[in-house]
Amino acid sequence: METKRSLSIKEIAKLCNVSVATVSRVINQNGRFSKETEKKVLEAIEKFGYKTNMVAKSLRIQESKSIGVIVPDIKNEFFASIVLEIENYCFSEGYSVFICNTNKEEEKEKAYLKSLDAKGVDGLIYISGRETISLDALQREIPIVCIDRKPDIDTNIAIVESDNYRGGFLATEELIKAGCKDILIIKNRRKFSPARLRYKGYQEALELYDLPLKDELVIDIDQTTFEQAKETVSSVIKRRVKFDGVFATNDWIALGALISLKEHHLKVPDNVKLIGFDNISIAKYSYPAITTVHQDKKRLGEEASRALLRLIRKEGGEKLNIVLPVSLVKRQTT
Amino acid sequence: METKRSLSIKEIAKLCNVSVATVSRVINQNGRFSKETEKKVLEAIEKFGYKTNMVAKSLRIQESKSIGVIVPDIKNEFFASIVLEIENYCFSEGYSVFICNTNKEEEKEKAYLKSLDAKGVDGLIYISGRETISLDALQREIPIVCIDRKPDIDTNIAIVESDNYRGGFLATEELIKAGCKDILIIKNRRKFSPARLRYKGYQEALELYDLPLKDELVIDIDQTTFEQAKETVSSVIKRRVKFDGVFATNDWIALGALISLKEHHLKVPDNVKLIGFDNISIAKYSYPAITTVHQDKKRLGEEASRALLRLIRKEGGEKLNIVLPVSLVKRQTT
DNA sequence: ATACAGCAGGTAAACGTTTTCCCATGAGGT
DNA sequence: ACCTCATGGGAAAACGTTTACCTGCTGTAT
Repeated sequence: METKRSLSIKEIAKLCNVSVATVSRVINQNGRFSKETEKKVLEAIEKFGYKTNMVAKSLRIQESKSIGVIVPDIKNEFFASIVLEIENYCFSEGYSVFICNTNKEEEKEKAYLKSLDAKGVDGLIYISGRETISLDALQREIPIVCIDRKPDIDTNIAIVESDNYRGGFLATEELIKAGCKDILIIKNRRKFSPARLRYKGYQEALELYDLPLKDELVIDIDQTTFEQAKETVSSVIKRRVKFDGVFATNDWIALGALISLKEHHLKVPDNVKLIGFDNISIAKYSYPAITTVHQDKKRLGEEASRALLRLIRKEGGEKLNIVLPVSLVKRQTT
Repeated sequence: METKRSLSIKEIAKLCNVSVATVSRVINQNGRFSKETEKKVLEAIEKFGYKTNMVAKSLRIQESKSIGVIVPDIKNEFFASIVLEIENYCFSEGYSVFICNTNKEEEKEKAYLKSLDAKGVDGLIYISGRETISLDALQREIPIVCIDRKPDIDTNIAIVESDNYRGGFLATEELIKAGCKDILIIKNRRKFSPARLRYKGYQEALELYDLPLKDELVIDIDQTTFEQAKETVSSVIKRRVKFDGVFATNDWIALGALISLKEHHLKVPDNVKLIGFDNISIAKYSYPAITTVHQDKKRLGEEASRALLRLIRKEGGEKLNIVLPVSLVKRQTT
């Protein structure tokens, strides 16, 4: 592999018979220098090659032009879409992003917090993480913005999220309008999950349409995964709980429910109607295609990045809580 | 946000009445120091807090404990799965990973190469990138390992890939055994794409089973996306090309083909049989569920990471070309 | 008593920048 | 002819580590 090593400022300086200070000045185009020294330096750089050593620069200026994004599961298209947009936005602003996949494991998350801190990231985006964020792992005061879930600390951390309450309401209403009376809701057990607000929407929709809220119809699960959802729904069916609609609080849960229903020979949407949340491709291409609540993943990522960079640059004047609209996308399961 | 700033080595040293050298020595547990100084230093660290400043350390030891992974599209579950495993393995070995999503755009890729280089990454994993990798963007000699595609440079870059030839063969054979005579293959136009070997498998399977290779049945597309695939298949159908089987060289293409076939009222698998490649969830949950060739994404990521870390640590003794077995997973489309 | 080995730990350079502070030169004003 | 001042650019400190080299001490062998 043939690569010419790039010279350091010192070496460029020597070649030009100027001091390192001068070279640095023309590189960064600040401070004063004459047109001719500028030309001389620029030519040397052009000819011999120079590339900023960011780690030295970072050490000196105390910022690294990189951020970390902490995410529970990058394999989930919902998170991947958000991360993609974060990466994209940050790239355009000159920042690199460390990807930190936690599976919601507290230990891993803590370890990452420490390591990112040590590596001097300028900020952190925290997507749908644990309810308690172990900030004591941090030693520096780093800007943080959360997506999709506000951690349980009464601090002024910025958060951007979808209108989960409205989403929950819309979903439930859709099922009700499709004729459902007994609507199962499957949601995350955690207290600070976005599912909480979706559940609130569910409650209020029931109330508005004069349907009773039945305890046996609200199902909490620990991991909002396909497998758990499928299993859970199976056990509900086996327990002979009566229901004619399912509100799954994300699309993977919906898919798990769908498969389970199929396996128990319950027809969707004829016997049971089903709605998901997020609107990832799996919902569109499953069979039957799953009706769901659309979240604007692109904007989620974009707004979070924008907010973070403003925080980093101390530009201020930013809303600390951004909530984005959701919309219903009707497909075949309702 | 209440965070105690962590002290630097110098400050710890002052507190202990020892030199920075000594503190550094006990932190890194090398060099010589007495039990009691060790205790003193450790206690101070415990009490007042110290955390390595990695950027200073990196500058000094000339390694950053971070790598970059360059990937065309993180939203594609195939890539996400690989990245997940890379992240996981690297984390366990103390490395962080920069995520670089390129969309295969040459400019972005080059920019990333430069920036990663400047940030001092210790290595690079390059997933299914462009056929020419612009190494001239690099100034340092960085270990690189490629996944899924060997760039068009005759260098000793390590590569880990699936047995694409065999995959192509298996897929084609499956269609043939299911009774197909005219098998459309939809593949990436690029010369160095893994699709090339899959195509070779296709050719040899046809030959083995005495089927003619018809030019109008091999379709090249530029972007191996759902949309392009769908459009392409539609246009093929409209051109009245006769075919009774489709070998899509990845699952998204397969899905695009499937949807297009449905829209043209061609029944799968009755009128046309279909097979994909990769085995991502979309293939499993689409309707009908798509038969596909399984790639071991986890191992792809793991082997690549392992190889890279060995390269970084100059451990050598590693095979430069790792090829992993594939397997057929039969579902409803054949 | 002298020499020497071995150990603990200090000094300072180095990694590659940025930036503060300073100096020298020359131009313009009196 | 002298003072002032702007301008270009150099010297050096600083960011927080690691490490090569050196020093001083204690204990043992001669």
